[in-house]
Amino acid sequence: MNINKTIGEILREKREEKGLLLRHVSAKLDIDTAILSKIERSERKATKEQILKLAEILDLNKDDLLVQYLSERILYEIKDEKLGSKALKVAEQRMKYINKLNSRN
Amino acid sequence: MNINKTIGEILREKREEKGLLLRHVSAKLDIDTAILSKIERSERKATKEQILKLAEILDLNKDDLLVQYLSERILYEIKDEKLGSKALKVAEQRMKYINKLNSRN
DNA sequence: AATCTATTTGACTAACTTTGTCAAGTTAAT
DNA sequence: ATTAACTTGACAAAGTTAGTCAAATAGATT
Repeated sequence: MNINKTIGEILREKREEKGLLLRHVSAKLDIDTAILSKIERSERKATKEQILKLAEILDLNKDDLLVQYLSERILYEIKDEKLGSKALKVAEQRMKYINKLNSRN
Repeated sequence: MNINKTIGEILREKREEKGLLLRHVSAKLDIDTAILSKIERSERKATKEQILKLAEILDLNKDDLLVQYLSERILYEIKDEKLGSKALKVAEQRMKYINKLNSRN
């Protein structure tokens, strides 16, 4: 999986590869086709539950898709921030620190 | 600034160092003391605007405090995710990719 | 060119989350 | 035991996100 593709691009490509219509997939997700269309064009965010279902429906690796989804949410959080990439690095360092603490107890 | 402190810890320490009361600072922020108390104990998140005001009130470096704040929001986004640190790394890679694209145009 | 099917768009509503107030409860110093 | 500072929890208001629906567009097919 190419991590530089948006989750929408990944979903649309795989859906088309499988010859499925928006209507087929959105029915399984139990949402209107409009939303799925928007998710595929990155106009809306999916929920975590939808991502997990989509991995099943489209035979995509759940963990990979989830990582892609989470990374996109992270990027969304800092998209308009000039200090975004600094914040990302600090978040990683803090994450390590927290994990170290937790592994001690 | 120690990046492994929570934003709440940083704010409380500096406020106490300056001998200010919750009531003094919360008045300047135009919120109830209850909220500031919760922010300092990490029971609530501050807004970006509050963080910027707090930097002024407490003489903290705005960019440093903002990075700390943003990193905490990022961590919040993945706090319950076992794939969180993988997602963080992928977010950084994607960030680089996006910046590369943008610098070309 | 008319029709049919898939997708997109935009206005609107519903559900949820976040941000806040307020009043009562603790804590600790005097 | 009072007083001042802070904390707690129930609740309301504001804002955001997730959804529906109907109409519009795009592209094949007859």
